[in-house]
Amino acid sequence: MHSPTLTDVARAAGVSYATADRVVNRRGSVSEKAMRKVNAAVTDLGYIRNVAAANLSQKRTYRFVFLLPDGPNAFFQTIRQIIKAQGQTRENTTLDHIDVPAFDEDALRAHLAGLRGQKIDGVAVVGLDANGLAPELNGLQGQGVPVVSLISDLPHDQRAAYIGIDNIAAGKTAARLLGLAHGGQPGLVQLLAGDLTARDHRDRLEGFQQVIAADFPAITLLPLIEGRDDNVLIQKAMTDRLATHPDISAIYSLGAGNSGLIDALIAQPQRPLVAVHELVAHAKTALTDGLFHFVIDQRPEEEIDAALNLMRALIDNVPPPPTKPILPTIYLRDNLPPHPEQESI
Amino acid sequence: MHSPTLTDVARAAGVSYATADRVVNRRGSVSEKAMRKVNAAVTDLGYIRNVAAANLSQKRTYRFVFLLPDGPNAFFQTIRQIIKAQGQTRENTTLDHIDVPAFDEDALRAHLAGLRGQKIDGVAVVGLDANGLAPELNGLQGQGVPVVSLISDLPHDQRAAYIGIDNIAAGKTAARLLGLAHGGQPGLVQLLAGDLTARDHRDRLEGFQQVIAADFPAITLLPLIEGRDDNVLIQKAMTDRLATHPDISAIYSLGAGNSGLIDALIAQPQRPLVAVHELVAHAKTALTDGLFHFVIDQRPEEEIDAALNLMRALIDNVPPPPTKPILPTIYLRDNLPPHPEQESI
DNA sequence: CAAAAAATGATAGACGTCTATCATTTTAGC
DNA sequence: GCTAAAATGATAGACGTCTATCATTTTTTG
Repeated sequence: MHSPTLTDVARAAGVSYATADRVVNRRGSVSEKAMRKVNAAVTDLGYIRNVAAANLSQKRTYRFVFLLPDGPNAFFQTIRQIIKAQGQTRENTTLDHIDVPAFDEDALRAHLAGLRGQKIDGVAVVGLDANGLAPELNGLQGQGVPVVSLISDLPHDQRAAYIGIDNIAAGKTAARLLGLAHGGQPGLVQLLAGDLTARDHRDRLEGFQQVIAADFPAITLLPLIEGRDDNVLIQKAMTDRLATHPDISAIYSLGAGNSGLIDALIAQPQRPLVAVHELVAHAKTALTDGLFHFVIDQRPEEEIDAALNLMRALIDNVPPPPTKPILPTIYLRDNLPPHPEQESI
Repeated sequence: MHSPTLTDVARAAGVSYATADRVVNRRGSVSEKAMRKVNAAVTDLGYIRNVAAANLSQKRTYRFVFLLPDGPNAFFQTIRQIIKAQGQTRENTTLDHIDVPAFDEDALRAHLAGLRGQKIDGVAVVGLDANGLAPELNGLQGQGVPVVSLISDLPHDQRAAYIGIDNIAAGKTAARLLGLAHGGQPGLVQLLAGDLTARDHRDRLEGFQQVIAADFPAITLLPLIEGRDDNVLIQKAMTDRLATHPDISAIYSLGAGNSGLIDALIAQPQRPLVAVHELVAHAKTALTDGLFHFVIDQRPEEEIDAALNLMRALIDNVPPPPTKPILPTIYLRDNLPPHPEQESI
């Protein structure tokens, strides 16, 4: 009735504890035959390593490193806070984060190289859609350090897993929300991106355009504004655009820098429908105030949590937890999370 | 640098390990003075019990019991599956569930009474808005067995916590989604409830009405249909209503029994906007097929997970995990979770 | 077949906690 | 101050795993 221990496995395989241990922990000096017997016993009895006991014996601590884009981006500030909080909560776990110049492949490569040889158990990196990182990524993983991509993916074969939302689905979701909110009437929609070299932005754009084209033919899209996630740039561009097109019925901002968008909107008499990404402080306020109507969020807490659980499973060599997919979540002013202060009782 | 052990605490307090143990585990036979010294050392060093080690030494297993409404309700079938899956995943944990006649206070009381004296570490119960359960609930908690309410709340003072969504917020969310989707045009909206004696249904109704009244005055609400979550009843009532009011622009079904709603809709030429609750199989299909437009879900996986984490924290006498609030989540056809089969890589 | 190499066995100690037992010291009661 | 009761100390063994060491057996090699 109790789960089998390694001693049970050894007994069932007809070998000593030491040999069983050598097999499951790959310490070498075992014959093929012993290996087979032990492995058979393992699957037979359904042995699973008691990680708690193992960590206890080793005083095991985990160290995970996050590589995040630097800069004032509110979303990544949130990410940093979450990482800090998780680091204090999780047992035997230290979490570090390194700020890397945003969208800079060379800088990222240098930082990855700097991690080589360090005592690290896992790396989570906000990916870039570039191939020049392969040597460093594969080098780390060759040393047994799992690398997962977070929020924005790396090439598939260069990371153990991607933790983040499906950005095509996110774009489609935004399109359908705004489309439905036109109530079948025609409309003029302005799209606002950060940088189309970023994979997530491209994906969102693509999803949005697909759904509008397929299901909302009465809606016209104005030429895209690329705002580089820069508040000042965005405010200026949007103010101009709203002046030349006072009949804009909706805006979809698929990147960051939405403070600039708020500033542009607040100065205008029109109140188009607005959908943006990431429920950071100013987005929450704008939602409450009626400036924004939809916020699509990727639940960063869950992403960090999933990334950590996954990296632990990978180095513990344990079946990874059943992955609840990370889905874009829609916030209206009515289903906002309460302030963290007011704990639910 | 390493977290202090009970031995450290004992040394700091100037007492033996045995005494420190007697204090932290409340075994009695300790003087006031010793108690103070030990407790001071505990807070001083920031001692936190190593639960893993403790469980290891005791071969501790946890047994949690869920009391769920019986019947064919697809949502609770899902809940049952999740509980089963979690029971297989979690270490040292057995999860049982007991089916209790739905909305039956006496039956629930009897089952709660039956749990007294059993070797149980925690109870999660789908609450009823009734006061007659107080003796049993308090009895269990008096024995040190935490009771949490799940999905539908119990009176506040009779449970340790409520794990579930804010149903008023859920109703408001539905209202705003449907309201916005009218694009400022007038509309005729049909509400469909299960049983207004159920707290969650009442709350959703209230939230919905509030938002419509406040922000969408052009929308008229038809008289509520109470369908008792019964597919046949619902199909009939809705078919009738659609016949007499072919100009219904939207439907909000705030309870269960949506297969009946689907059957009614499918036979009609009109395609009103439809918002329902809980992303069960048939709702997912209807969303994909365009019969439903919005599904508001409470993420049952997270609820079960949160309930289990909380109950563990309560009996381990450990600070409970930071509660991410459980929020109503909106699904469109575009942000549906992938099938569980196709694991994310 | 002897010597070297490889494989295996046996076992002790550590990790932090819990349980239990027994000896010793301190306090309270009279 | 003596006895009984209460409080404290000391310590061993268990939980399951890891690490390490050393002895012994088996296999390989020439």
